[in-house]
Amino acid sequence: MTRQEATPTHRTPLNKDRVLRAAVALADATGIDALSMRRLAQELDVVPMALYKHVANKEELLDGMVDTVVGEIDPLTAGPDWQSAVRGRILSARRVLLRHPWAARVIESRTGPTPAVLAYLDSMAGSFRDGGLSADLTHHVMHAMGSRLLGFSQELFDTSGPSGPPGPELAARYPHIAELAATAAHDGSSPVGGGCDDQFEFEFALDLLLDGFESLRCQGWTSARKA
Amino acid sequence: MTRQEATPTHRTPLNKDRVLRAAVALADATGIDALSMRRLAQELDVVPMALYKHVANKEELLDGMVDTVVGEIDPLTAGPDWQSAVRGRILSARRVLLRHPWAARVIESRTGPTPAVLAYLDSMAGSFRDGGLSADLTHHVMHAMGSRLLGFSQELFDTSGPSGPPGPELAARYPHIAELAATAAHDGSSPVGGGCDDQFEFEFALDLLLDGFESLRCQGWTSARKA
DNA sequence: ACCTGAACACCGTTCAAGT
DNA sequence: ACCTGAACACCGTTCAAGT
Repeated sequence: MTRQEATPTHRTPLNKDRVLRAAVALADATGIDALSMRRLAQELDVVPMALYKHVANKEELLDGMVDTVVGEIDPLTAGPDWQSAVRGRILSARRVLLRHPWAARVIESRTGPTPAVLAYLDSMAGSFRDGGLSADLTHHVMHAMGSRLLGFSQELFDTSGPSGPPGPELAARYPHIAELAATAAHDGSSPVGGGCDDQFEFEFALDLLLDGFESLRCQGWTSARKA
Repeated sequence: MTRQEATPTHRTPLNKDRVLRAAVALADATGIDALSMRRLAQELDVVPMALYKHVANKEELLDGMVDTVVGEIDPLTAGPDWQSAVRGRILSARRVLLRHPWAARVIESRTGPTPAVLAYLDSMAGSFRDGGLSADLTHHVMHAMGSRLLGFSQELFDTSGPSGPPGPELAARYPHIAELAATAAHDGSSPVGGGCDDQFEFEFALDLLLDGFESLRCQGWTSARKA
C-alpha cells in the first residue's frame, strides 16, 4: 500500500542482500513473531513466491539474518591482556543483540552454526590460545562460555522492565526472592528504581568467568579425568 | 484411530491435569513443534475446542507444561556445604531437562516465571543465603547463574551428536575450531569418539562459578559501585 | 523459460448454531 | 446451559497453469 519509491514501474530487482536487510529491519520493527514470508514479501512489494528465488525456504532466510547481525560485531581489537580483548569483543556482541532483540532466540533455534558464527567463534578461540591457554583448556572454556560468547545474557527472564515492588502476598510466598528484590531497589543498581542493572549483572558474570579461566591458566590446569 | 482404552463409551472426563500430562507426553514423543492444540485434542480423542474448557489458550497450556516438568526436580537435600546442596539440585534439574528436551526452549519463551519456577528460584536463593552469602551477593549470584540454575547447558548449539571429524576445507577456514575438535577427539571426553562430553562441560562451568562465588563470599565481597 | 496465482495442508481461536 | 462444527484469518510451501 504505502509506496516509498518514486522510481518508475521497474523497481530495483530483488537480491538476497535486499531480502535479508528487509527481513532484519522488519524483525527489528515488529518482532520475530510477525516476520512471515508473506509479510516480508508484502514489505518488499513483491509476491510471496518471489522470495523463493533468493532463499530456499524460511530456515535459510533465518540463517541469513543471523549472519547479517553477527557480521555487525566489532572486529577484534588489541588490548593489554587476552582478557580485555575477549571482554571487549563480547561486550560488542552484546550491544548488537540489544539492537536486535529477536536475534538471540533465532540464533538458538538454528540447528547448526552459520558461517559467520563459526568465523566469530574461531577468532574467539584464537584469542584464548594467543592468551596462553592450552588447546585443552580453551576447549572447555569455550563450552563454559557458551552463548555468552555472543553476548547472550542467559537470564531466565527479562528483569529489566519496571516490574514494580512485589506485593505482600508474593513476599510471603517467596520470601528470599522478595529479599533480593528489596536489595536491588535499595542500592543504585537501577537508574529509575524498577528492575535490575542488566549491564552490571552481565559484566559481573563475565568477569567472574574470565578471572576463573585466567586462574586455571596460571596454575597450568589440564583436564584431570581418569580413563 | 488407535484406541488404547477398553472402557465403555463414557471416557474418563478431561481435567487440566490429564491435559497437561498428555501435552508433556506428546512433546516428549514428537517434539515441541509437533505439539498443536489440534494434535493434542486428537491424542485425547476429543474435539479441539474441548481443550479450551481446561486451558484458556495455548500459552496457558505451555505454562502448565513448564510447571509440570519443574515439579519433577528433586527437593533440596542437605549436604556438607552450601555448594554441594546447590550443585546437587542443579544436576537434578539438568536430568529433568534431558528427559524433556523441549522444556528449555519453552521455559525461555515464557514472558514471566510460572509459580513452580518462582518457588524453585526462591528455594535456591535460600540455599545461597543459608550458605552465608549476603543478600547483595546472592542477588548477583542468581543473575550470574541465570538459566543454569534450572540445568540449562547454555551451549550455542548441540555438540553431543556424532558430527564426525571436520573436513579439510573446514579446518583451513576455521583453524582454531579444528584444533579444539582434535583435542576433544584425542582425550577421553567422549564415549564413542564423536562430539563432546556434555556432562563434563556442564559440571566444569558449574564448579567454576560455584568456586568463584565461594571465593567472593570468603573475601566479604560487596558490590563496589559508585553512585 | 520464466513467473505467479491458486491450492494444499496446516495453525490458534471465534462464534453462532445445534442439542 | 452446554457443547461443537464450521468458519476466520493466518502460516510455509507446492505445483500446475499462464505468458
